[in-house]
Amino acid sequence: MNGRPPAEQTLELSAFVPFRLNRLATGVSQYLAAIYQARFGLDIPQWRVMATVGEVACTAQYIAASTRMHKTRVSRAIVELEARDLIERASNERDRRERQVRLTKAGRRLYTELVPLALERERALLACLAPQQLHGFLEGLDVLERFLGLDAQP
Amino acid sequence: MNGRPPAEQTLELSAFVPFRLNRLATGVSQYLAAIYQARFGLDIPQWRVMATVGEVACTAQYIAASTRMHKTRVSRAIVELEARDLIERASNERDRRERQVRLTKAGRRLYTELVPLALERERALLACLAPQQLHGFLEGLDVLERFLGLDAQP
DNA sequence: CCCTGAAGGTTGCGCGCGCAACTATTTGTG
DNA sequence: CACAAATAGTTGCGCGCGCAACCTTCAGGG
Repeated sequence: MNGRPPAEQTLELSAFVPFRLNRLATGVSQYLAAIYQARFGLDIPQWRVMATVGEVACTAQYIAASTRMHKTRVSRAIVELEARDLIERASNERDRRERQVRLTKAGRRLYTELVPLALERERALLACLAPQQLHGFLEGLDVLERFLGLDAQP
Repeated sequence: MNGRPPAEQTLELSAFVPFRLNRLATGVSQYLAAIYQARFGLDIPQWRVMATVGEVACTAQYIAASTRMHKTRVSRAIVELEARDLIERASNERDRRERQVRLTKAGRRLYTELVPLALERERALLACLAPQQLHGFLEGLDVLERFLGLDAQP
């Protein structure tokens, strides 16, 4: 034993992976915002609902599980999109609690215009990675998602 | 040319990297929350301020730039931490607009207790990746951060 | 020197979010 | 069949966030 105080561990935030992931996610969101926000007047919840419903008509419940958004956030996004006539809801006579959400004609038009832009924007972002780097990054992403149970399908 | 309608591109959200990053960042935050939130009563802004000030005494401006948080978010976190006697502020006589923020004795104790737990939690998370996978993932993270200009130092 | 503009920080305000509570409907069970 | 529990979805509420405006102090020209 000696008189020195115990060496104190320090945490450099800019090297702390959880912080870096938060910062990256925010940065990427801003990188994309110009497309769905400025150009189409959608916020993130609305855009996620559009993207989900564009694949297949489904219930609000399914959207919430699939996007991992809180059901109230989904509910409000749906109300707003319906007011803009981008989506519509059909009652299910078999279970009158739920309603099928699907794109309207105008919603389909917006979706068809928006999706290629979003995919192109994603491509432009990932183009900063060499093919080998991209592969490694996505592999890590896969494993982390599985570890945290984020990949579980609804 | 033929009579078929143009094949419509669809966007599966669960394969869209920007969405996956947001979801992962949220998941990791929750994974860490138990430590700084439940156990030490800190929210994310407070925890980031503590982590920054624990490395070196600095101004609110520096904290904001370093953590990429809005200055009002930093300001409010500082007020709360000061009320809990975890940090203190010393006026700078050379420039009386700014104040140096540093840990109090109690703040230093909390920091010394918290940091090893946070680092251990990070280690536990990243342990789901094989060494080669971890390396690849971090390399991709580096490149993306540089591409988006998130690495710029204040 | 003043006076204009900039910089460090704080505060008023509106908005979006999640929690909890609620309605309406369906399912399960004795 | 009735009643309890579960499920789909909506809404009231409080809180945290960012924007813009503000206060204070400093720097730099005329």
